[in-house]
Amino acid sequence: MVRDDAIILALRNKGFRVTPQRLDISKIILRHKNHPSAEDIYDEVKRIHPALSLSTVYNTLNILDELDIIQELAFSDKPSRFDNNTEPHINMVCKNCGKIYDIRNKELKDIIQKLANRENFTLTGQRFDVFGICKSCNFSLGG
Amino acid sequence: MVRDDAIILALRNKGFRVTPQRLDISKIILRHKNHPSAEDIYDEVKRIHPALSLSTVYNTLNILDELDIIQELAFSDKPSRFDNNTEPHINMVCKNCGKIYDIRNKELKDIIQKLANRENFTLTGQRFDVFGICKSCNFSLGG
DNA sequence: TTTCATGCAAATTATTTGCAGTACT
DNA sequence: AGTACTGCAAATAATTTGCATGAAA
Repeated sequence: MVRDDAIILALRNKGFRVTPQRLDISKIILRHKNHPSAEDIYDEVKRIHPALSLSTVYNTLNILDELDIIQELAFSDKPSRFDNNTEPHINMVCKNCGKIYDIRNKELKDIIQKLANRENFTLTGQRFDVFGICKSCNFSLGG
Repeated sequence: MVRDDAIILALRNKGFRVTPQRLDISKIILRHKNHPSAEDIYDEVKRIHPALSLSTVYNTLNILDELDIIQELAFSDKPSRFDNNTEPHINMVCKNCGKIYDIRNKELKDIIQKLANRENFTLTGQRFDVFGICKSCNFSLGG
């Protein structure tokens, strides 16, 4: 679990002010398990800050993305989702219910590192998506 | 190299008419090596069809995407790029020059297949991006 | 001849920006 | 006090849509 201190320090460290809105947005995205959209975050933080605007959410998510604290996942057919896992991992994306969940995979990190070395490619990040139908949708759709 | 026949058949097969614009857009994306944007395609096909409209390009690219002949790669910070490689592979995305190139990797396919089986996840597609600085940018930036 | 595709312009969606007021340090 | 942040509304960028005309089956 990410501590509030860590969030505050990370923001301060880069010269960003730690406002209540920013802190709550950060806390919610960093502790979220479901790869929410900006609107999802907005709806949740609005319960704490009723005057919150969507642009503040986007602003904060962009800052966290710049600081490599989260990663924005853009899709061709739906709004971006935000992932608080910046380690190399696999996003399992259900085309039916829209759920996204993470899978850790240790082989992956090695494959990527070797590849980068071989290609003289300086790694800065990665994104691995697997699309399909998740277990629970398979169950309810299949019978 | 994709044959024109194959493109024509794929479109006809799903009830899409094969117009000259559609055929030329398809030929160009399918033979492209550089993961072009919609605008890139537009500029190229416009040399053949000066009256071509951008919406026809988008329309055609969307059809090809639906037919799983190409894949749209959406990004958070730039327009979508279109990939004519629908096999599991890795996109090397240079953050400096914007170039995207493919890497085939046989291990990857196995990892994904095992993962899907284990998770009761029905695979329909995948996308693997590696971000960083490519060899030639490293060269010109580095010294 | 009927249906579908094209091209234009307008619409839409997601996201960003400008500005005036407010809050943080 | 001074600068940066917020929230609103308007702007933007990419992509999609509606409709009249023209082309494919």
